[in-house]
Amino acid sequence: MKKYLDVLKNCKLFENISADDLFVMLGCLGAKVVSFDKKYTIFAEGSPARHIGIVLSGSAQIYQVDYYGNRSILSEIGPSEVFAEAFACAEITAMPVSVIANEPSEIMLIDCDHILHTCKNNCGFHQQLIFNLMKDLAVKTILFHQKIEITSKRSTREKLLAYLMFQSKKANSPSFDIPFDRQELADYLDVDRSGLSVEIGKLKKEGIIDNRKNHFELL
Amino acid sequence: MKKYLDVLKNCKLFENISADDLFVMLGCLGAKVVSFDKKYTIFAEGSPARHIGIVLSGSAQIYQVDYYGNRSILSEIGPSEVFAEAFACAEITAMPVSVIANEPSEIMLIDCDHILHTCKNNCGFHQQLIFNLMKDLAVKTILFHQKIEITSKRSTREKLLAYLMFQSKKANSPSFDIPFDRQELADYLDVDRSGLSVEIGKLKKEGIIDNRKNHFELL
DNA sequence: CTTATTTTGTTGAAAATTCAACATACTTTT
DNA sequence: AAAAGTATGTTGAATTTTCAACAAAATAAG
Repeated sequence: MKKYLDVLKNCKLFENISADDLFVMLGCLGAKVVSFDKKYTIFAEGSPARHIGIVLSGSAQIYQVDYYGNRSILSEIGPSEVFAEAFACAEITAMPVSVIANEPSEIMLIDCDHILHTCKNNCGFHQQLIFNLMKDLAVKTILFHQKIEITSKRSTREKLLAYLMFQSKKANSPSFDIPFDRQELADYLDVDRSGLSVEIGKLKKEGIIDNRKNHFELL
Repeated sequence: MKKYLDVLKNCKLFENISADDLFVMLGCLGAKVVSFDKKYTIFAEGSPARHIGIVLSGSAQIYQVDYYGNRSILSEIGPSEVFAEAFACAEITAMPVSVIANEPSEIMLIDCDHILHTCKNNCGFHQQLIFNLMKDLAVKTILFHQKIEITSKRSTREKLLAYLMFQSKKANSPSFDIPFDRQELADYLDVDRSGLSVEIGKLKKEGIIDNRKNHFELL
C-alpha cells in the first residue's frame, strides 16, 4: 500500500486524515487493490453497487449504453479520483452505468458498507470520511451540472465550444489536451462522430481553434 | 415552525432525528422561513451560494439560461425536498444556476456554514445531519444520471419516451401527471417546443400514449 | 519496411430539428 | 359574458444532424 501514498494523499476522500491513520483505516475498511487491463470492465451495468472505486493509476470511463446501442460517456476518471460513490452511498441495488479501465489501471475498492454502517459514531476518521464523502458528492453534483450545461446546447458546434471552454478553464490555459479520441468526444457530447469532425474542421478554418489530435487551443 | 412538522419529518435531511431535536436544531442552525410569490427568484445565478433550501410548500425550479437565451430546466423541486445543497456544500462562491418559485411557496433557508463548520464534533444531530446530507447528495447524483440518460437521447421522440417512462416508474403507474407545461417540458428535454407538440401528437395517433394537458398515460 | 488495423476526415442523401408565423384552445381578468 | 392574455397545436421552409460509405491518415503488428 505504501507505494500508493502519494495518490491517496491527493484523494479528496482522505483529506484531513494523516498518513498513519490512513493506512490503519484502509485496513479497517478492507480496502483492496485490483488491476485491470485496457478496456476491461471494472463495474458492469446491472451488477450490485457495493464498492467505491479509487483510481490509483491509469484511468477509467463511466458510460451508459441505451436500447439502440448508443453509448453515452458520463465522465472520465483520473488518478486520485473516486467513482461509483453515489451508487454505493445511495444504497441502490444495481449499477445504472458501466465503468471500464481506459488503459491498464490499478483500482482501489472499498466496500461502502464499511464506510456507512460500521462503527458509525466512535472513531474520528470515520466521521471525517463521511464528511469528505459528502464534499466529494457535492463537487460531483456540480460537475454534472457542468456536463448538462454542455450537452443541453442544441448544436454540435455549441456543445463542442462549451466543452472546450470548460477544459481550457480547468487547465488554466487556452492550450490543453483532452482525454478523449473523436468517437469518445462524440459520445460525451451526445453527437454524431462525423458531424463532430466536420465541426472541428470548420472551427479550425475559421481561426477560432487550433487542434492536432487530442491537443486543442482556443485562439 | 410547528405547522411545518409534517413536511420537515418527510425531509430526508432530517431522517433519524426526533421532532424534539429537530426544532432545537433548527434554532441552532438559524433556519428561517421565507415566502415567495409565483415566478419569484429564490436564488439568482451568480449570487453567493451560502444557503440550503427546503421546500415547505409550493414548488421550485432549477434552471440555467445560456448566452443565447436558451433556458434549460435541471429539475423540479417539491415539498420536503432540498435544493442548492451541492453548491453550498462544495463551498463554491457563486450559484451556477437560478432557482425560482413555481407557485406561491414557503422556503426554509439554512446557512450551510452552520451545518458544515459549527460544533463539528460534539452534538449528535450534527453528525446525523452530515450523514443525511451525504445520502441526499448521493441520491441527487443518481437523479442527474437519470436526467442525462434522458437528454442524451438523440431525438425528441426518444427523449420524451424516456422521460415518460421514468415518470411512470416514479408514479408506480402507467398513468401520471407531469410537473411541466409544454414549454417547460421542452426546456427540460432540451428540445424545441413545437417539435415536442408534434411528437406528442404522433405518439397519441399511434396509440402509444394518451394525454390530456399535464396528464399522460402509457398504453 | 510492409501490411494490417484503427482512427479520423469527407461527402451526399435522408431524416429530424429548429424557427417563425399563425390558428386554436384554454385561463384569467374585467 | 366578453375581452385580453397565455398556452398549445400546426405548418412549411431553412438549417442541422444523422447515417452510410468511403478515402486518407495514423498506429500497431508482422
